[in-house]
Amino acid sequence: MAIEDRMATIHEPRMHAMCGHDPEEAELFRSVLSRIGDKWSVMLVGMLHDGPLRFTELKQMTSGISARMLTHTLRQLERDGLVEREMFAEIPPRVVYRSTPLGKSLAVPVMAIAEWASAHQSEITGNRDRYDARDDG
Amino acid sequence: MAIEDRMATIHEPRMHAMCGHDPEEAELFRSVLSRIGDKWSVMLVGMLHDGPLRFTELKQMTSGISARMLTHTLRQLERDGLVEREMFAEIPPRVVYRSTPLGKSLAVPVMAIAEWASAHQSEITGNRDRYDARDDG
DNA sequence: CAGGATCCGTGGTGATACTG
DNA sequence: CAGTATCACCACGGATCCTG
Repeated sequence: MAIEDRMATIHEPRMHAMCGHDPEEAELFRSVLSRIGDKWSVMLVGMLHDGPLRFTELKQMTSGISARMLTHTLRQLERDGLVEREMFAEIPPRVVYRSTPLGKSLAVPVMAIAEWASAHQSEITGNRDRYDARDDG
Repeated sequence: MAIEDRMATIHEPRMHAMCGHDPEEAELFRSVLSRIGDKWSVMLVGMLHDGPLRFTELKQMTSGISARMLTHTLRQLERDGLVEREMFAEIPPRVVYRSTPLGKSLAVPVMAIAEWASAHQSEITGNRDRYDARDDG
């Protein structure tokens, strides 16, 4: 049995989610995909995976992010329950963010994507270069 | 050993990709994430998983998509080598799209995300409702 | 039939300045 | 320190009309 056929058989029930057959589940699925597809969420969840970090630490580690987007992205992650925010009533203020069990569990399938990307890196870049070099279309 | 610790240990090398330590790999990773995070790509790859389909068939199955976005998304998928396009010189024209082995292989980790979303559906929606109902912040 | 061209609204993202 | 407020930009996505 070919690998593609096994994949289709094993995961057939889940394929419907990808195709949007169940409207509710499809909407949740899409909301999750768009979250991990945004510019900073995965990077932040990854950074918080090993332990809590302060706002400024996250900002320094995440090269290129603005304070505005860091705040905004952390709020979204907090809303989904992927990240917890703890604020200390001190002067100067101190806020630490930590990954929740849900956030850590998300890291598993996300890293499956990372491994897929790594495994097919040259194939993908090759495809893109070939496509961009085409003169037809 | 706790599940979180095992996850961190097993996948630790890949965590760096999520955090963007290797610039090249991080860029590829981000491009893959943003592709599967866009509105239609995953749905189209899912639909083509079981066999080739024509442009109009895809448009009818993908409720709500515009011809413009269908064309555009298929071009992107074709560029990455996730989808193949075959045009027949007939009148009226006929174009079929089919998933490539690369596209079918991507379905595996993507469905891991789908299963994660399904498994944590109530937890996520609960978190969101609770967050939205908060009066602080 | 399978698109291309064009216009346009919205939302994501960054830059800058300001604040408790 | 950890944000908020404001402005500006542009890519994403939809609507409409046109074509080989």
